[in-house]
Amino acid sequence: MRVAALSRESGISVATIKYYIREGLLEPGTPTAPNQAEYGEEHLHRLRLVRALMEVGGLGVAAVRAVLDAIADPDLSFHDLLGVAHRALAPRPHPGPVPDDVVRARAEVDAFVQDLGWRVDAGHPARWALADALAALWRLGREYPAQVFQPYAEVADDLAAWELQTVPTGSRGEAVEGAVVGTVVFEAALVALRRLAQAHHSALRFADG
Amino acid sequence: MRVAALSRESGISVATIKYYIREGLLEPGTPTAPNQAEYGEEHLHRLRLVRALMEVGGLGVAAVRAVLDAIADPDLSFHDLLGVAHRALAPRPHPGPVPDDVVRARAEVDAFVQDLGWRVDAGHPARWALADALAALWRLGREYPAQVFQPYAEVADDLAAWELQTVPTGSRGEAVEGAVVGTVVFEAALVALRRLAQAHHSALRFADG
DNA sequence: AGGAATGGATAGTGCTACTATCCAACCGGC
DNA sequence: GCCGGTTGGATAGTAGCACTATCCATTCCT
Repeated sequence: MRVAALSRESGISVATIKYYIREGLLEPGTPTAPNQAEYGEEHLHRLRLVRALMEVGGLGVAAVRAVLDAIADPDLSFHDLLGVAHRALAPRPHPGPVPDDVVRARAEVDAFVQDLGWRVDAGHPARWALADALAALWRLGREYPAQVFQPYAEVADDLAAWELQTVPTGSRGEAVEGAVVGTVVFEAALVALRRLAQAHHSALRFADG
Repeated sequence: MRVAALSRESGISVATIKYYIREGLLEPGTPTAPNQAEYGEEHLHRLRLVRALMEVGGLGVAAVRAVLDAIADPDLSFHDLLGVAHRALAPRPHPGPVPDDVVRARAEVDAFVQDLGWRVDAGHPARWALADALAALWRLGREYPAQVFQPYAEVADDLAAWELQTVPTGSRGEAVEGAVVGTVVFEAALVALRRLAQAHHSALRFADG
């Protein structure tokens, strides 16, 4: 398979494929001549993985590269890999000092996570994301404690327990890709389902009829 | 309060405040002279709402404007407003025809939603988001039926039922803003909590110790 | 033989969220 | 009432990102 075929199969333009190769998201094909190279199924699969991470997961090129590098690194444990995926999904923090209320929110979130009995790295980006959400609520005049998140924490706990049971199957490569894909695309699915469920319950309560 | 004070209180540069006014995200201050205007608490609050939608919810300027317009529109029902928020949160679809597998995924998702007994608009953007997630799984060689989402649908249903019970309190303006804020920031919180719970359960299973 | 395709390099595009500059009116301390 | 700093309003410029277009010397394929 050469670029034209790869492009046709994947639905991605040749120019973009070249760009991904330049950016290190896709291996160059195996060269057969100074200006010819051959691509295989693995290139097609990789391309689909890249697009899934970008389109479904909303990752940027740099974040995709970080995830792919982590998948390729045989020294990383499953747990480490999940951390990389979580870091890639988190928006990059703004520069400058952390505002005061966010500092307080982080402390509250840390205490909340500890109360839940969860064992999570101190610097995990999702802690900060949760603190940002809490601080946003405060700024809008909703003076909630971190315990507002309790119901969400419970379902998240159930979900994650179930997910972690079912993930690791097959070879390392497969399991590791499965973990990333699971994290990213089932997150998108969960969010979509919450919105659908909200629409449903809102229709039950408020729509005419 | 004049711009400098508004800027200080909100932490947003004067230039950006002007930009938001130009873009219709913020009302101009009440003019006291040809080139002087006065801002109040409501401007500060609005600014914080805008930032929350952008930073926590990841909305762009156009999406924020759509949400704010919907909040301001007294003719929109609570249900309609939720729809606007959901549409604002959805990424805008790429141009061009819908790929074949996505068409099939949408059909599967529609059937799945119907089986759940959920009453949701046929064109709800979250249906498409869920179909995109399903199609992404297929493309990566995971030939799941839409029923893989069942566990997620159940927790989403529980969560949404509880959320819709607790949302509408206070005046229309408050309730309506609360609905939007709830949708957007608790979504971010849910996602963060799922990641934390995953990290926790992954640590339990795979980390040393 | 010769038109199309290729890899590799480099430059340009479109979009978004700002950011900078300018200007003529103002404000407020002296 | 003077003058440095601020304001609203207009216009133009910037940075980052994900591509996209062009060029060129080979190579493919019929």
